Amino acid sequence: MVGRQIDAVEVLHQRPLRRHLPGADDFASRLAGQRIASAQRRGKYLWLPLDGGEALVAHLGMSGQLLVQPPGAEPERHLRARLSLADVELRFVDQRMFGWLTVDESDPPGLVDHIALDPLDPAFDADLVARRIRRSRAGVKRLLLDQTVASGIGNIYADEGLWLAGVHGERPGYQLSRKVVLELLAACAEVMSAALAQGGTSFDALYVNVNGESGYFERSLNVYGREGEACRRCGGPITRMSFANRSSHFCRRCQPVPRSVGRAQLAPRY
DNA sequence: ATCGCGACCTGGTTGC
DNA sequence: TGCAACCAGGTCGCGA
Repeated sequence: MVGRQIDAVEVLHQRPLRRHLPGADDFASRLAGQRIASAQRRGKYLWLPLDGGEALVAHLGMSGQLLVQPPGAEPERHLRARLSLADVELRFVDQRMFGWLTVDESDPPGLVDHIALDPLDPAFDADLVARRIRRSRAGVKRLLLDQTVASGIGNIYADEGLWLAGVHGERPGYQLSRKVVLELLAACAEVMSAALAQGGTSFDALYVNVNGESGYFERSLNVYGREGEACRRCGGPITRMSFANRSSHFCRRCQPVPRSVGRAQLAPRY
């Protein structure tokens, strides 16, 4: 996309533009005629800085896709918006519409101010993140999913990182040693690198890259989606449980459930 | 200030 | 076969 000019913008559904408060027409008119200067990402936020100084910002939510298609290609079932560039179309496709698009005033967009660096970023400060985790009484999985703590980690990679490090996701942050937290962050980075090398995790056609291609990391998952199957480290059964409105998968033997969970906790001392 | 829950959506799968 | 319930990879805002 970089270097190409946006000739026309078509918005096919209003909902993905809910974060663009001035509305779809404003969205389209701001983009038309602008050239895409680069492509950026922080955590799960994506943006394309424009030569006018603004930026097209996107978040894919759960089911969103950005696809690069030839202009004449058949419209996807859940096509929500399309940008026409010289010889291609950039399409936003989203079944569940938890994803969104907007044009932000600046680059980096103010919308990503609260998003922390991700574990693969060269500037990622593991010591800083470890301190933040160890100051919290929240369960460590919740903290891994908190994009203001570290970004890019979602439900799958949190479960995989926790398994790799042998840590249960309900262990409160303040109960973990600095060493264990650093091992956990390194484990998450390792999982993310391995997933990236295989094109990500694709359970179905919803999870594809800009060329519509699926990744193969599902084959390498150790706990996620493996309820009742054998732990690849100890042979014990993988447990699935509901946690904060979503599933957590872990090995009870390799990742012991903290005894104190569910009981009254003493406030942490610093 | 921090924490945990429900809301926001559509559609595919499962089980009665 | 039909229908309801459940499930899904993410935030975000609210009340406690």
